[in-house]
Amino acid sequence: MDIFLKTIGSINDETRLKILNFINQKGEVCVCDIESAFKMIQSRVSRHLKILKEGGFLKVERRGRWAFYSIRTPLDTFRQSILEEIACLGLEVPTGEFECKK
Amino acid sequence: MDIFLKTIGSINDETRLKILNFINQKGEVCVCDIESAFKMIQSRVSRHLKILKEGGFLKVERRGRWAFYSIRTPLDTFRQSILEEIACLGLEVPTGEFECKK
DNA sequence: ATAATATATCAAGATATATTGATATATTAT
DNA sequence: ATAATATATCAATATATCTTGATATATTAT
Repeated sequence: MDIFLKTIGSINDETRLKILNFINQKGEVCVCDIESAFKMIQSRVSRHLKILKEGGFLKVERRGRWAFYSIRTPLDTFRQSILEEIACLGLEVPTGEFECKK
Repeated sequence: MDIFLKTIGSINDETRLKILNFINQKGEVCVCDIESAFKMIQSRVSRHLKILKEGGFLKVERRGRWAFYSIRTPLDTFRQSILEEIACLGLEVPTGEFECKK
């Protein structure tokens, strides 16, 4: 039950829905991409990514200075169905070049 | 997005998970069944049922003095997958006779 | 009509969660 | 080693949610 509530709690937030959907659409993004895409301060982005990771949706891979976040694979069918549902919500997916130097 | 968050928010609570699973297993229960099964005061039960109903999981049918709650049918695949996931959590499902007079 | 039972809603306080700015750590380039 | 960049964590405040007791409404039995 605790794991279930952690999973559900991680997506019970508008900001995290946008971030999760962004990563799901883009494939792989670093924290600074999200910072500039959504114009959020770093500590806020970092905090939400941590919660989504603990919710079982994300994996992180560090390369050089950057931490690249992407959808965890393999993903169980329950979380997959959640991602699909989120993908249908019509959330904004910022595009274009971002400001970070990678 | 608002509907999605309402759905998610409705199951982001331990008490509601237990109640929802109870209804899912029992088929149809009245408010007083839940009161006695979980030893909760009526206002608390009523409030949680309202939230679960607004989350799209429940329907209610009034017959005489009682309001009978059951899983909404037909239920979309997303909410179905959530119910299945909850059913696998091993939550307590109180059994036996309850105190109300129906 | 009155009493008893079932359910819903409101308001207040308690608890949990989100946001922010400041600070800490870690890696890379020079 | 130093500077620059990326990320994580902490503490304080703001905001949202849960619980409870009191009250309101609705139905049934007498």
